[in-house]
Amino acid sequence: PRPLPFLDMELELSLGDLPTPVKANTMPAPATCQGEDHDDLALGLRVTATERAGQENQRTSIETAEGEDSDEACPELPVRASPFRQASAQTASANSRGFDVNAAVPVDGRASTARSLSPPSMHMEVPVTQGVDEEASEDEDNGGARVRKKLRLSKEQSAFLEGSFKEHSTLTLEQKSCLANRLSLRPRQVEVWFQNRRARTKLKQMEADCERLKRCCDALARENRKLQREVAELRASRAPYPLYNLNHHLPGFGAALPSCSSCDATTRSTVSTVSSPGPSPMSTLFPGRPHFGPFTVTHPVPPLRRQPSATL
DNA sequence: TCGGTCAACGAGCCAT
DNA sequence: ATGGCTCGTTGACCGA
Repeated sequence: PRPLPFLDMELELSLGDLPTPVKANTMPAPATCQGEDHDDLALGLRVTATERAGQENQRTSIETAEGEDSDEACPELPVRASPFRQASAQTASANSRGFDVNAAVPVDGRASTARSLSPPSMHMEVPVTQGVDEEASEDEDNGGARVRKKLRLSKEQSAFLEGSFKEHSTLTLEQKSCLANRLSLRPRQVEVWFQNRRARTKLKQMEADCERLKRCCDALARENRKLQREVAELRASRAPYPLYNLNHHLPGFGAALPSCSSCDATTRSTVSTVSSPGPSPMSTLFPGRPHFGPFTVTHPVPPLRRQPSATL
């Protein structure tokens, strides 16, 4: 698997010490992912004061239903000592449907996070334990009634996922776990994000294709109108060699096609056929009909004239 | 209030 | 059987 583009992201990742008095990660963030050495990279996901407002009402939920996002899921990643670490199962009370999907759960169990210690003008810590979820137990508690709470990923989380998506639009289990650990999301949330992201990409591509086809169609329509005009002009000018409906002159076909009042038996007889060396597209398309291959006009066709009595 | 966005979900399909 | 995917949809949230 390819390495995740962690270091390429222009995120507010803290390298070493954070400028704020309180750091989300009191330990360095997961040092490695898939063998990469990011020892002093601390994933300090932060939001500004304005962003904080939206995050403020994000309350915690707990992840227990999915055991996959334990730290063991990404063995290369050291256990994180983050205030946003997911709460234990006994504190679980919320999940993505019915309870707060978004809230962070500090390790110490308090509802608010360390961000409150920072001045408003400074970057605030993001409660990144948004993924914590406990679907099964809560469903039982709710009697099955599910009230979904909207999760909004932070800009940093989204940017991180975007960067990863650019590297690979699908995830391996390992990558999923690593991302989930990095962003303090549930692997399921990472998975869903990638699914939705692929859908958005596809939709955009379809829109682009549709637009291109529309332009192509418009161009063809213009070309068609132009050719129609040319045909009309040629007919009007009574050119010495007018355009004929050659369908009439195809043996085996003419009889089945609408008659052309412009042609009569004489003009039709001016068209002869040459033998075809093998099966042609025509005979393939119309196997039941006789087909004589390419035809040629053996002598000049008389000028177009009306013959009301001409029928096939 | 309404429409857009997007996380989340369920159904169905497919590969292993 | 299982897991991951796509597709269509739902519902919370947000800005006009």
